[in-house]
Amino acid sequence: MERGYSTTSIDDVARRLGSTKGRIYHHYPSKADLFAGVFRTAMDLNFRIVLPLTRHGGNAAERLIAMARAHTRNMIETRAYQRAVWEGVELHLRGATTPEQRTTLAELTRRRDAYEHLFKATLDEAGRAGDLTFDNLSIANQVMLTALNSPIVWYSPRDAGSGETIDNLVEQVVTFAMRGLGYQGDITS
Amino acid sequence: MERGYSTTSIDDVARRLGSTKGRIYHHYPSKADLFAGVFRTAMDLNFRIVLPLTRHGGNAAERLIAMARAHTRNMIETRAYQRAVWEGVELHLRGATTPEQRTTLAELTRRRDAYEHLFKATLDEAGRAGDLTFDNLSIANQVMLTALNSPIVWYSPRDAGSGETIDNLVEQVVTFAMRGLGYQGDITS
DNA sequence: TTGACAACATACCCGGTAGTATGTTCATGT
DNA sequence: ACATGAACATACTACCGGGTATGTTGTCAA
Repeated sequence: MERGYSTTSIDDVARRLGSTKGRIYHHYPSKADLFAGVFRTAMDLNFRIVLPLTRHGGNAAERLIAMARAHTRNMIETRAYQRAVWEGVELHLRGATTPEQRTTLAELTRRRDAYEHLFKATLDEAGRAGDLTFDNLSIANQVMLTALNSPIVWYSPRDAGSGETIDNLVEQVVTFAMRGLGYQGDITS
Repeated sequence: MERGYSTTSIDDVARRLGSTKGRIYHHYPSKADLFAGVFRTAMDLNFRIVLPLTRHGGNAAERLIAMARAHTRNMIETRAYQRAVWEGVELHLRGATTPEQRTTLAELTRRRDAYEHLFKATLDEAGRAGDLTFDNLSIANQVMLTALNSPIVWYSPRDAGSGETIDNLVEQVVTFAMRGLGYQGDITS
């Protein structure tokens, strides 16, 4: 989270743990595998929180709002993991050293794609129901997710001190995204 | 753009140029300075395109639309530079090696902040005029810019083949952002 | 003609880092 | 009591990559 994948050495991680390199390599065969563990944990968190919400009945748009809210809150609260994911996806798709690591990363990327598809499907349903207005589904999904993810980049815990609660932040981001998709209804929870 | 700052070696850059390391170090004192050159070029492009639009008279909201459109198009067309900026800002704020390089990076970061302020000021003006509806100015600006920047991440030239022109993409992104800010008027150029 | 300098190319150095090989300790089963 | 293996710590290796030192070539002014 703090220094990025490639600029953080295993010794750095060990030092932070008050531990040693030997210990880390006892549990993880390589640096890339350690990263994969972080990635996997992040995706597990995401699925665990959002997947149940896709099963709820009723209005697709309202389901999407609930998903967006949960997702955004999750991005803030598990920000350390999510930043690692973001950087890692781009960095590793090219720079992955061994072919074996490539396949691991490919699997994780598929997992992230599946996660994004949860939103895409709901978005599509809400669009067909006439509750949203957008042109291209894929593009709308990308822009929406980027907006919802944005706290990963700019959120800082010190913001909490300036009168803004996390609830407040989440509502602002979700409101922006839903209005951006042409939603006309009420958004406040 | 392709492999990120820290994973790309000077030899890689030289190879791509059909050149050698010696040539690069003849023109740039360090890798960080080479990066700073890319950053500076990107920011120059941004200012050159958006700054004139801030001087136009009339409605602040319409000015913001013009700025957003120009900005988004610029992000797509100069994507190679902008990706480097994005990664570099985060990576260097922490990992900058020498204090000298830190000051260089600090100056460039201030330049980016000044660029973002162009949007923030116009956003504020449009909000006070009652044409936009948002809660916190800083947050609204961040989310809006993240959305406008999003093509940096997901745009790929092959998308152009699938019937989507760049004009089309820009309009979708700008429409999303302006509606997200509560703009009710017409957006189409 | 020559001296100087820009504009490189080549060869080299050296610090940092992923990964490994080899101890060492402790718990547990027999 | 003893063997065994997990769970580490320590010491070491190999390599990569930023940076430097040193050649080489062409140009241009005096």
